[in-house]
Amino acid sequence: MKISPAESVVMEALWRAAPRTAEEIAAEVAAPQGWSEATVKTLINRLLKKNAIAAEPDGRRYRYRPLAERAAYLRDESQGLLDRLFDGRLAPLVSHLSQSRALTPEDVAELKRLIAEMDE
Amino acid sequence: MKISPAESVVMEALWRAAPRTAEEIAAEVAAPQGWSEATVKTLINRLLKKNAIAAEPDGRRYRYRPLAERAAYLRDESQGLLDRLFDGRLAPLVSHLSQSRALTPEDVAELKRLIAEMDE
DNA sequence: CGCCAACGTTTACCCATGTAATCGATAGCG
DNA sequence: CGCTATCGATTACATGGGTAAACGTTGGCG
Repeated sequence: MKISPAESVVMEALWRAAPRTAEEIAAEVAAPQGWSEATVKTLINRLLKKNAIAAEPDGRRYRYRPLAERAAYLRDESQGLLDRLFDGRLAPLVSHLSQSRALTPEDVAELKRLIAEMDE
Repeated sequence: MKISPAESVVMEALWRAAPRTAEEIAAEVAAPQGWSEATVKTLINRLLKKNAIAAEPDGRRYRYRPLAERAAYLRDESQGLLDRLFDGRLAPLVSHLSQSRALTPEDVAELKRLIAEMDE
C-alpha cells in the first residue's frame, strides 16, 4: 500500500486528470523523468497490484483512474516526515525551514493568513 | 551519501551524544527498534562507508562521532518532501497539515510567534 | 483472412536496504 | 602463555524499487 517515489509520479499524473490511458500518462511523465514507456507501464502495473489505481476497459485498452486519494497520500507522507524528524510537531519544521531557506514574502503572507484562519 | 531511515536512527543517537561506542549506541537504539546488536553494527559500518560518521580508536574499540550535520540532514529531507509534494512551497504544506490533523493551540501560538519574527 | 502493430503482462536485473549470523583478530583472565 | 570473550569486519539473504526488454494476444489494415 506504500506508494514509492517513482510510482507517485504516475499517481500525480492521474490525480491531475483521470481516467487516462497508459499512453497518455507516458506522454506526460516519461520524457521529463527520462523514462521509457516500458517503465511507465511497469509502474502502472505495480500501482494496480497495490490497488492504488483501477483500470476500466475502454475498447482495446484501459483507462486508469486513481483509487488512492491524494489528500491521504500527502497526509501520510508529511505526517511521516514530521514524526520521523520533528517529533510530530509542526512548529519545529517551520522554524527549521525558515532558517535553512529563505521564505518569500508571499510565503510569509500566506502563512499569516492561514494562522489567522486557524485561530478562529 | 543518502542516509536511510534505519541509518538515521543511529545518526540521531550520535547527534544526541558523541563520541560513543557501538555498544553504547546499541544500548540506546537496539531495544526500542527491535534490533539485534549485529544490526546496529551493520548500520554503523554503512554510515562509515558513506562518510556520515567517523571512528576514532579508543583502546580496543572505537568511538563514533557524526560527520554529517543534523541540520543539513533535516534540510535535505524536508526540502525534498516540500519539493516532491508541495511544489517547494511551505504554505501549502502548512495548510494541508492544518486540515488533515488538528494543530494544538500551542502549535498555533508557536507558529504565530515564528511568523511574527520572520516578518521583521 | 492473415499479419502486424499496439496493448497489457511477464520476466529480468541490479542496487539499496533491513536484518542478522559468522569470521578473524586480540586483549586480558586464569 | 594459552584460551575465550569481545570487537569490528565480512558475508548473507530476502525484499522493494528503478528501469526496461521480451512476450503473448488481438483488433484492424491491407
